[in-house]
Amino acid sequence: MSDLLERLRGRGWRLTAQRRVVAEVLDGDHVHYTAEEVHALAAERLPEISRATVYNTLGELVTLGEVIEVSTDGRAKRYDPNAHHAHQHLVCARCGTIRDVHPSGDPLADLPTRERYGFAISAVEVTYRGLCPDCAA
Amino acid sequence: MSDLLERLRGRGWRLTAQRRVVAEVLDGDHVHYTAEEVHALAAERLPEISRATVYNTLGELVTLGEVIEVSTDGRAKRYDPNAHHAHQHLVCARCGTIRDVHPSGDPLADLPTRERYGFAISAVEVTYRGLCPDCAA
DNA sequence: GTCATTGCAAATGCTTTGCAGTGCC
DNA sequence: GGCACTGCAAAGCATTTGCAATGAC
Repeated sequence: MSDLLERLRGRGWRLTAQRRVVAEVLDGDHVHYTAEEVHALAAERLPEISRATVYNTLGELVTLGEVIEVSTDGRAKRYDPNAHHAHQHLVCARCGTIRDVHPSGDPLADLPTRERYGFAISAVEVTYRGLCPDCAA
Repeated sequence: MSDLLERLRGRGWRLTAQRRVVAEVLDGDHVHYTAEEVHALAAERLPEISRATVYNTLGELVTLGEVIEVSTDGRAKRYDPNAHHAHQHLVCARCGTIRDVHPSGDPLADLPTRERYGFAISAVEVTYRGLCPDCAA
C-alpha cells in the first residue's frame, strides 16, 4: 500500500496530493481501470484533480514500471497495478472487464528459436477472450 | 486471392469497386496495415475512396471473420488478413512492426478450468514483444 | 525561492455517424 | 427501381499539449 508511495518517493518523486490520490486508487482493488475511471475515483477524494494530471501520473507510473498499460481493444487503455507478479488476462468481449489469471506453463517455451525471426523477446502477453458469466446470461 | 471475393459474394455482399479495392489491399502481402494505410493504398487504385468506407468495409470484414482486428498498442488498430490460420504476433516495441508466428502448443491448454472464472473462452491471443533485428541494431 | 507539477482549454489522432446522392443487384 | 452502399463533413472519444499559476522541496 504505502509500499508504492515509499518506492516512488525513493525515486525522487515529488509527492503531491494528486499523485498520492492516483496511486491510492490504483493500489486499492486489483481491478483494471481506464484513465477516465481513475480520474472519477480520484476526484471523489480530490474534486479538483484534472484529467491531464491523471494521464501524466499514469504515464509516469507506467514508465517507472509500477503499473502496466493494457490495451485489449481499440477503446480506452486500462491500467494494471499488478505489475510485480507475472500474470495474464481474461477479457470479456462484451463489457470489457479484465480479470487476472495465473496459468501454469511458460508461453515463451512454445515459441521455437527459428520462429523468433531474430527478435529479442522481452515480454509475452496472453489474452484470453470470451464472455464473462454476467454477459453470457 | 479472389477466394476472398468469392466467399464474400457467396455471403450476399454487394460487390462495389471500393470493397473490392479494400479486399485486394488486404489480400496482397501479409502485412498488418492500419486503417489509414489501407485507405492510402486503396486510394492509389481508386482515388475517390473515402475513409468512412474503408472503416465500414474493414468493420464488415472483421464481423465476417475474414480479417482480425489487432490492437497492440493504444494507437491505431491494425488489420490482419490472415484470419484462417491460427497464429500469434511478434511485435517490435520500437517500430511497431508486426510479424506472424506459428506456435507449437495450444495456449488454451495452459489455463485450467478453475482459472477460467466461469468465462466462456472463445479465443486466445499471444503477443511476443521485443525488438526486431533492425531496431536492435 | 526554484522549478517541477498542476489545471485549464484547445489541439490532435483515430474512428463513427447522419444524411443526401449513387449505383449494384 | 429499391435499397444497400458511398462520400462528405461534422461529431465523438481518448489522449496530449501549451502555458500561466501553484506549491513541494
